[in-house]
Parts: sequence; C-alpha cells; structure tokens
Amino acid sequence: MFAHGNARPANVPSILGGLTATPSSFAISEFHYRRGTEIYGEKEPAEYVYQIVSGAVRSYKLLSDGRRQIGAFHLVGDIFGLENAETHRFTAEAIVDTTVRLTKRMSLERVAHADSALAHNLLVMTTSNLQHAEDHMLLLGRKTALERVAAFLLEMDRRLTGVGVVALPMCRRDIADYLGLTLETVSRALSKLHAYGALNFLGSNQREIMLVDRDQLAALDT
Amino acid sequence: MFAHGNARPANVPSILGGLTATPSSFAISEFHYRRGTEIYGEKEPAEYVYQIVSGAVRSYKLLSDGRRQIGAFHLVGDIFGLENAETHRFTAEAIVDTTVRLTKRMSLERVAHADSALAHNLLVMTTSNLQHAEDHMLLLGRKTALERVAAFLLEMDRRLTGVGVVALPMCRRDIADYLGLTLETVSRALSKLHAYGALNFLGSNQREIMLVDRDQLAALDT
DNA sequence: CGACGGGTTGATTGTCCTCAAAGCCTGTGG
DNA sequence: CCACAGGCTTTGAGGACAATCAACCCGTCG
Repeated sequence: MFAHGNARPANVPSILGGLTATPSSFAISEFHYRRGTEIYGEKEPAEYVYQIVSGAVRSYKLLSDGRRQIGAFHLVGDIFGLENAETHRFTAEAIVDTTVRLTKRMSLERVAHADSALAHNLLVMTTSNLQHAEDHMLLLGRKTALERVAAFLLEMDRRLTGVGVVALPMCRRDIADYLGLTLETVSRALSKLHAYGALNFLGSNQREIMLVDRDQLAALDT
Repeated sequence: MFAHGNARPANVPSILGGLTATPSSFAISEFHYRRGTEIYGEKEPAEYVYQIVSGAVRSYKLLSDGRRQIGAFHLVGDIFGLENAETHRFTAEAIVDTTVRLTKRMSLERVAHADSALAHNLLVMTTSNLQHAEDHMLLLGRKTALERVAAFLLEMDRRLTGVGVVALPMCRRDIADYLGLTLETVSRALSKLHAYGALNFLGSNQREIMLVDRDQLAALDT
C-alpha cells in the first residue's frame, strides 16, 4: 500500500482513557481515516479527543491565500485534538492511512473539578505542546534551512524510535510546511546532508533515512 | 527618563494572588528592575511567578551564536515566569524600567491537588500562551516581512489599549527578534506602511505610532 | 502503456540580510 | 552652556539564501 514505517504494533499507552469520564459512561472507539482525509477543521467545535493507534497526522493552519503552516506532526501514541476551548485551533488530516482511538471530550470545567489527577494530566500535556511550540518558534524565526532540516530529522529520530532508520510518513511538502520552507529547499538540504555523509537514503521513495552521523546533525541543530 | 507609554495606573487584576498558597503563608512583594536587566535566565530553576505592574518584559531564547528569538512581550497586567516544570524555558529581561509583583511559586503538584479552581486557572493561562505561540508559528513560518510588522502593530494595539496611539516600549531590534527579521527590515516595513498612509509617527523617537488605517493593516495581516 | 504523484536538480529571481553612512535625541562632562 | 559620545533609527548599496519556475526521473496504479 504505502510505505510508512510507523505501523508500530500498538503498545500504545492508555493515557486517553484517563481523559474520558468514568469508563462506563463513555465508550472509546476506534476509527480509521484514509490518507489525506480531514479529521477535523480549524474553528470546528471540539467534540472528541484522539490518540493515534497507527499512522500519522498533521495539524496545520492556513492563510487565506493557501500558505500553510504545520504546527505539529502526531505519531503513534500521540494525543491530539485536545482543546480546552470550544473549538479546534488547527485542521488535522491523516498523512497516511491512520487508525485513531477517540473519545468524547468532557468540558474543561467538568474535568478540572471532577478529578485533580486528570486535571494535572491535562496541564502536563498542554505544557508539553507549549514547549514544542516555543522551540519551534526559535527554529522558524532564527534557524537556516540546513539547521531546520537537521533539527527535524533529529526530532523524528527521537519520536519514531526506529532502529537507526527514520521512516518518514510525510512527503517533502509536509516537511517544508512544518519547517517554514519550500519542498525544493528541503530536498536540497537533505541532498546536502547526504553529500556531507550525515545520512543515507534507503527506501525507493527516499522516505527512509538512516542517520549516519547524529553528531554532525546535532552540531547543525546548534 | 524614558518614553514608554505603558505606565498605566495599576488597575491590575489580582490574578496573581490566586496562584500563591493561602495568602497568609506567602507574601506578595513588589520588585523593580531597571531597563535591560535580567529577571531570570533560561534553565534557571523557576522559583517565582511575576505580574507586571508597570513597564514591559521580553522573553527569549538564544542560539549558541547569539541569534535571538523573542517568544513573547509581557505588558502591564501580564503574568509570566509561570512554568510548571522546574526550570524556566526562556530568559526574561526588563525592556524598560519595570515593576513586578512576584510570589513564590508552588510546585505544580501541590497546586493541582490543593485547589481545582486554581488548577483550572493555570490551565487557562497555559492554553492562552500556547495559542499565542501557535499563531506566532504561522507568522514566523509563512508571513512576509510586511505582514509580520502589520500583525505586530495590531497585536500591540490590542494589548496596549492606547487611545489610538501605540506607544511601543521596545526598540526595533526587539521587534525584529520577535518577528524573525532584522531591525533594518522592520524599519523599512514601518516606513512603507507610513508611505501607504496606514500609520503616522508621533514621538521624537519613532516609538509612538498612530494607526491611521487599521483596515489596511488587517488586510495585510491576512 | 500512460498518467500521476513524489522527488531531485538546475537556472533565475526576489526578498530579506549585511554592511555602511548619516541624522536625531539624550545624557554627560568640561 | 556647549561639545561630544553613544544609542536608536532610517536609508542606501550590494550580496546571499531561499523561493520560484522548470525540466526530468522514478515508481505506482489505473
């Protein structure tokens, strides 16, 4: 079908369960999205919380003329769509065929009052998202193309937990829109890193990347 | 002394009080920082939470070679330094002479368990920071210089609540490091907006800006 | 097979950065 | 009181990095 390496057998932590009301009152169900399909849109009411069982998702904002900024990629095990406002602030789309577990979102107020441990979890996750966004602002505002791509590879390496090989689920355009670049610039940066001996391409479609010299990448990440 | 227009009489909401332990156990004190002085550094342990009584503060990250990304400006009434990790993720500096109220931070765990309304407040503030960062990622990743400056002026207009005049407390370099530009580019963009008739300069130091045509600015903000 | 999506690479353009100079204001010290 | 230094801003000239436009290759799928 489609070579996206993160069909990791679902030893997915069951964090999501903690975000529902008592397990008896709301069921957790699985849902499947085909690649390219929208899961929810920006400004739509936030009704569910999602956790990825397999696949990958992109969250993005659009400008009126179509320019796109991807704020985050969600990979296996990640929770997304967790707003505490009434509406989503991003559009979420399946990058590849994706299975999610979803559960009806409780209103923030009820969550916070119902269970303090749960409220704590909510805060930890929000803070984690905030931290990622803060780091990404530095990348988008001040790093060069090569530095951005190196940082991206290291992030994916860390999060995909591959055995030395990063199997990217997303295309060059997605990477570009995540890094504030164009797809050509991303491609050129990858070629340059290949020429430097920092990485090797494995798959036929250039999405499987072996990080040969992590130190060199880390040095570029500054 | 120094013309920074936000010496707004402190009808500062007392949100900060809610973040302390019981009012009896921890005192809230005021503190003064001279312009340019550091309030706390990145990676330092987070011991206090701050609220601005008068003045303004910049929060930034640095790359090893000195490139700087300002993540946020904090204005009168704003709370900052509120980490729930053990350490600060930004360096905070007074932009102008600044008075803050500060209070000893409670550990996140204790806050969350002690008072659910308080935990809720904490989450709301963190989410508000997250939302700002998300919007700023779009700006940094995908907007042109002119669009960034227009967006910046509208943000400051909204937050400084001036009577038609935005009295910026920060210099061009700070604006540039907030918008991912150079100070020259910021200056040129402002000159262009002036030529377009979107704004007028008032003060001798070019920091007081009257927004003449907000619609034009909003159109640029896309 | 041929169309299509995805990726790479080349040539050229353009936006923004860099380097530089000048003006203005403020504050300081003779 | 005035001269001068330093910080901040603007503006210009030139250059660089990334964007744009375009061609081509490859693998997949109808």
